[in-house]
Amino acid sequence: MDGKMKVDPELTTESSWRSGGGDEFFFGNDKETSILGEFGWNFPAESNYGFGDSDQIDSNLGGDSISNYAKVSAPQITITEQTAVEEKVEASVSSSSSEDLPEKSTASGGPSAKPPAETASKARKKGQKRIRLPRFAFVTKSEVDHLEDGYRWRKYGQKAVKNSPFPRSYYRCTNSKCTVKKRVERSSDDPSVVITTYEGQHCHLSVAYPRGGLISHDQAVFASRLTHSIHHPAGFQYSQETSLHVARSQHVPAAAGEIGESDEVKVPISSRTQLDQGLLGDIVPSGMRNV
DNA sequence: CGTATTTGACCGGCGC
DNA sequence: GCGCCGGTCAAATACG
Repeated sequence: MDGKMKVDPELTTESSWRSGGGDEFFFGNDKETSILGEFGWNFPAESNYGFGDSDQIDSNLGGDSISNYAKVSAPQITITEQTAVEEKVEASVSSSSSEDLPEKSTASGGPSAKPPAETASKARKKGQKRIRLPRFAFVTKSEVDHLEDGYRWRKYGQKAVKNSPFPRSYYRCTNSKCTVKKRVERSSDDPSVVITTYEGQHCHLSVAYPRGGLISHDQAVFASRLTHSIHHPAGFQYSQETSLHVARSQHVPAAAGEIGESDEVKVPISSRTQLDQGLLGDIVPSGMRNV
């Protein structure tokens, strides 16, 4: 669709970011970075991360492995986490039926046969409000909208975003049992910046591209690491030179009773320097290194 | 032919 | 109470 925006050589994701409507702030000390840990996000000390530091990432893809992965024009990724008060996710599966309950689909009354539509769709809202799962937003400088992350996604919707010329796409993990969803949109401020928001946690190992071999071994390993050792909500990929900061609009303890809507953590990967400084090292679980 | 994407309508929450 | 807007559904369509 709108895949060809001009790539701005230098964007300040940090300053342009605006979502969840919060003020954000970046920080790099242990305390703050630990936030990521709270949600299972951790990053290896090596900038090469799962791919680069891997044994033979390029052995089969050549130096292009990364570019194939995602044409990240610049090493900059931001992770935004948005937690919400899950009102009794008495089953992020059943309650959030809208996520992927096959049965409801038929009853929810399609646009064509719009019956009372009071069935499934209604039941959902009736019982409990929309359930918000933890969300993580990656702000990535990329030419492509859809970044490979080791999982298979099926697009289920697209909407025009207010105040933005770029549409937002909605994807759902193709795994029938997985309720993870993600939104992909471009920053209205910086067309070259792609904002990918993951919601939920994969209940399966990534990789598994059914039709086989679309992702490299390293990607698989990487994704596996994430899913495995840290229970992160979704996979994602890095460019070879990445580092990160951690920021969040208002990571207030639940006690504040205010985090309800959006408590988010942003982790802009801006320069390798920070990596070298050990910023990441602090939040990298040992398990990360050996999967 | 099976699967993925497109696209307009529908639904619900929220602000005014 | 109303309108706006984000999010989702599902039929139609495209694609391999």
